[in-house]
Formats: sequence, structure tokens, C-alpha cells
Amino acid sequence: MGVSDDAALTTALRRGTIEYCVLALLDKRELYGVELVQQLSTGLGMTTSEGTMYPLLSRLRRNGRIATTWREAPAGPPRRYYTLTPDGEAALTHFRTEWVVFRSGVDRILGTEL
Amino acid sequence: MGVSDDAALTTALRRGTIEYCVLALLDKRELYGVELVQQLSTGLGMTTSEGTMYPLLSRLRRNGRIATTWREAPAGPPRRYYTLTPDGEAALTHFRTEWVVFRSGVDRILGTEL
DNA sequence: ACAAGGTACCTTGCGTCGCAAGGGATAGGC
DNA sequence: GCCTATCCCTTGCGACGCAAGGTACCTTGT
Repeated sequence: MGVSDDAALTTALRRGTIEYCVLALLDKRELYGVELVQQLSTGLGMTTSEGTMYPLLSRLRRNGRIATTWREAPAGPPRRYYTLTPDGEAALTHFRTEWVVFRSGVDRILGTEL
Repeated sequence: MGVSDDAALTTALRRGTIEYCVLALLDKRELYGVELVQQLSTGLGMTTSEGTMYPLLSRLRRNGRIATTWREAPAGPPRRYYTLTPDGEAALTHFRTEWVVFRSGVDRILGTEL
């Protein structure tokens, strides 16, 4: 990997945040896997792949933060839709405050506040 | 590890940012290893340990982003001081813009903007 | 009816990096 | 000569994002 590699740089940044971005998206409405990948990509800067998303969704399900239901699709194979559990909502709320603290700290150190 | 673990949560967040926080601190004045750990801890939310710092400093040195000089200490063993190289300054500048973009994206998804 | 293509789900193996734990070397106080 | 403090560094582990590859389902074209 080169010394200056934008992809790797943002990949490192995504660590620990993708998880909660997924929860935040599911807080608005239920979504299925491919849809989550698309929304994060076009949503800005959180471009990711299915190889990231599905293991992540499995973890969230295992931790009881999301629940799933299979639904027929208008066309194509069935889809597994995800929704937030109460635990998931609590985790999201908790993370929002953690994020703001962290962001402020980094901004102060980097001098990127404002 | 529990489902809600603040330490692990912020550990994940630190990934990819500690590196540039170190560069930002060295942009102000030269520092040695233990000093960097202390400043990051009291600087806010970026608490870390020597087990993180020294491998990190080795990487930065290997990548040509920082340079080092040994200095005698007023008391105790000698200290290895670090300074930014031109490459390090460029990397820091580049990261600041990456960070602002990333931060804005997360803020928009989480609804923590403002 | 069958092939081809598209959609959606999931798994395997790898690399990176923060961390806890442990180790060693130097200097000063007693 | 010890004991403590300071400072540097290494080893082993675990977590996770990702590329690559694989399977199953549905539709469409011929």
C-alpha cells in the first residue's frame, strides 16, 4: 500500500462508524442489505461493499441490535429486511454523544473546528 | 467483551485518526514518545498507551513522515524526539480535508450536525 | 423449456492496527 | 549496591473492513 492512499485512509476512518451509520439509516426505515450499501455509498464518503455489510449485519443481529424479516421482492430473489430493536436504538443514541465528543477532540487537535 | 463497551467503542473510532493527531501535535513542536501519550490523553478522548504509540511512531518514521533525534534529558534516560518532515506536513494537510469531509458525512447520517 | 443475465445473500482469507502485557536500559536518591 | 522512576521497545492477540468467490432465486429472450 502506498504512503498516500485515499481509499485506505478513509477505510481506517470508517472503522467503528459504519456500524452506527447502518443503525442510523435503519432508524428512518427498514432496508435490506444491498440497499444499505447503496445508500451509504451515495450518502457520502461511506462507500463500502457487501463483503463488509453482511458480516456487519450478522454481528448486529447476533448482538440483538437489529431484527430481520424476509420479504418477497417485486422482482428477483427475496430480500432480508432489517429493523432496529430497542437495544439498537439505545446503542445509536449512546453513540451519537460519543461521536460528538470524539469529533470535538479531533477537531481541536487538528485545528479543524468551526 | 460486552455489547456496550465504551473503551472498545472509542478504540474503534481512534483507528486511523491517532496517526494524524500525532502529526498535528508534532506540527506545533517536537515531542518524545511518552510526552505524546500524555498530551493525547489529557488533550481529550484520545487516550492511548505506549504499546500503541511506539509501533505507530515506527510506521511514521518508516514512511518518512517524521524524523527523530536523540536528546539528553535533564534527568533520566535519553529521549527520542520527533519532528515533522515535509512529507509529514503534506500528509497532515491532506488529512485535514479528508477528515472534514468524513466528519460531515457522518454528521449528516447520524443527524449530529450543527 | 432452456440458457443467460440480473439481483440478492453469504463466506473465506488476508492485512492492518490498537492494545495489554512484558522486557530492558539509563539516571538519580538513599 | 539497591530501589524507584523514566523512557524506549517488542510480542501476541483480537477485531474488522475488504477483495474475491460462491450459491440461490427470479425474469427475459429465443
